Amino acid sequence: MPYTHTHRVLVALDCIIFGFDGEGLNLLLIKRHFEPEYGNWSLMGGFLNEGESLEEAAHRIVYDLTGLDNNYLEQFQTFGAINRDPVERTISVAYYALVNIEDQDVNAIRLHNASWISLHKKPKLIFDHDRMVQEALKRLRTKAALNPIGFELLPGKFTIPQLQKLYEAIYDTKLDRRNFSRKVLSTNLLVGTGEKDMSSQTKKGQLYTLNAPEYVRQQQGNFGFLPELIMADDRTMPLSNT
Amino acid sequence: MPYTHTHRVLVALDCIIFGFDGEGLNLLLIKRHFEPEYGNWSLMGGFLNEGESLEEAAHRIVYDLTGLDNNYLEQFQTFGAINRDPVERTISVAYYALVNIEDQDVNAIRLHNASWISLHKKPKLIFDHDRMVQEALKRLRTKAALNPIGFELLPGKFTIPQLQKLYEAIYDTKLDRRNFSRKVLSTNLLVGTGEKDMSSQTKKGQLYTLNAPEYVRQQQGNFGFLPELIMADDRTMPLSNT
DNA sequence: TATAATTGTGTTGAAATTACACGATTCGGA
DNA sequence: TCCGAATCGTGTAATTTCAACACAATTATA
Repeated sequence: MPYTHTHRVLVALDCIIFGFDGEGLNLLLIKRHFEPEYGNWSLMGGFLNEGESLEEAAHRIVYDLTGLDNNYLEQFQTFGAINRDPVERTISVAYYALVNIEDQDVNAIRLHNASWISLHKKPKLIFDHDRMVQEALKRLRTKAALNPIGFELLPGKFTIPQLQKLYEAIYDTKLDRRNFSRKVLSTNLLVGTGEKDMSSQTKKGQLYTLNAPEYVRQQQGNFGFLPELIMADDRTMPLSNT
Repeated sequence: MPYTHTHRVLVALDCIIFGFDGEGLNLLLIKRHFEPEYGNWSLMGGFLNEGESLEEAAHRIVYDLTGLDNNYLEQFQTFGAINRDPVERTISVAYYALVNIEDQDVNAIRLHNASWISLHKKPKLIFDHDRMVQEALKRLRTKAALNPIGFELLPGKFTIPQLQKLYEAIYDTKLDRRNFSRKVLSTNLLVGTGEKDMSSQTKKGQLYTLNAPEYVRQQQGNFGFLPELIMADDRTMPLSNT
């Protein structure tokens, strides 16, 4: 026997998908070829189905778009303003995902009319999606300062300068090369492969991989190879609008 | 014209209400005198109504129980496992609230069959409420380490030792009295009133109030008058079960 | 008036952070 | 083939922060 309360609403899921192209943070956005808001930009989203948990639905949505099913995915906020969706009362549970751009399924992305767009050049998005991006970035910044999740955005093998560029992109700041390197190595999270980065134009840096057991261990705990200021909540967002 | 998608579900809100009694953290829990789970302990909750945002609904629920409407309230996670509510598919948006125990409406609490229960003596709760409490505490710990929200649990005037006891309760740890005092005062958040704490049995400490403008400013920013270890995510929870 | 408990402030050594310096590697053009 | 520009890797010293501890002052109680 169901509850007598009658107000049942649609539950949507929207995913902020972050990627890193070696220079800056990118978002995977959709140019909608369906209603409502045909032709406008939005996040990838969908509705919760029967017999599906929120986690499962979010995974499904990211998988549909990227072909990836083993990436970092974290629920961060639920948006429930009354008229956030003008079509019908809908609450949206928002997740952010960190994906390695190299692993994506290019066909799936083309099929959905999606593109990677630099965070700095983000167009205006539909509904409250701009706000969602802003909140996702805030959460990513806090999370990445406390946990070593940045690696989720990089290929399996990477150099320390690449890692530094990533953190500089996340926090929109500059870090000292030498101090960063020392801090990262002191965490024991990296294992040198001996190989060199052949894609580099000048001096080829050493490629590292994650020390997997240590990585799993530190996922739960503390982190912080960033300077103090990084944690501040009120720094400027590198968003073109909102 | 509504969406053609048909799966509409009940949206519940559950509130983890924290209070501080001078010694430890307490939860405001309900001994249910209604179905389902008659006679068992649960969090205060309710359903989302038509024409009501999530924020508004959470405020309503806290207000109904405590008579307070100006307390700290933060959404922290949405729970959506398929069978989390055996009666009917329901997703629950969870909020945690920080209230000053002294300001509560005792009649409202009695009416709802609610009591303050020490976190250390928490009984088994219904559904996934134990997990909600655990996650709320985790979030409170992270949040309180980065932002000066602890004051929300104290009366308008308080002594530094009282504040210290509060932080020791939140993190289930001991802090050095002298270092704590110095750190707190260095934040510029406190203003001495000159008055003494007349409730103390021994030496009467000075009463402080919040430096309101500075408080608002730092709400957004960084904080941290706690030692490093505090930030760790994997410390033991002072919960009797789960 | 002495004692116990607690509050307020100071000091010091250790550790972490920051700001730089320098040599090594690689590519490309003279 | 050699030189310069760019980048990578490691080192060091000054500064700042943190943690541990000492001691004097206040108040209730015996």
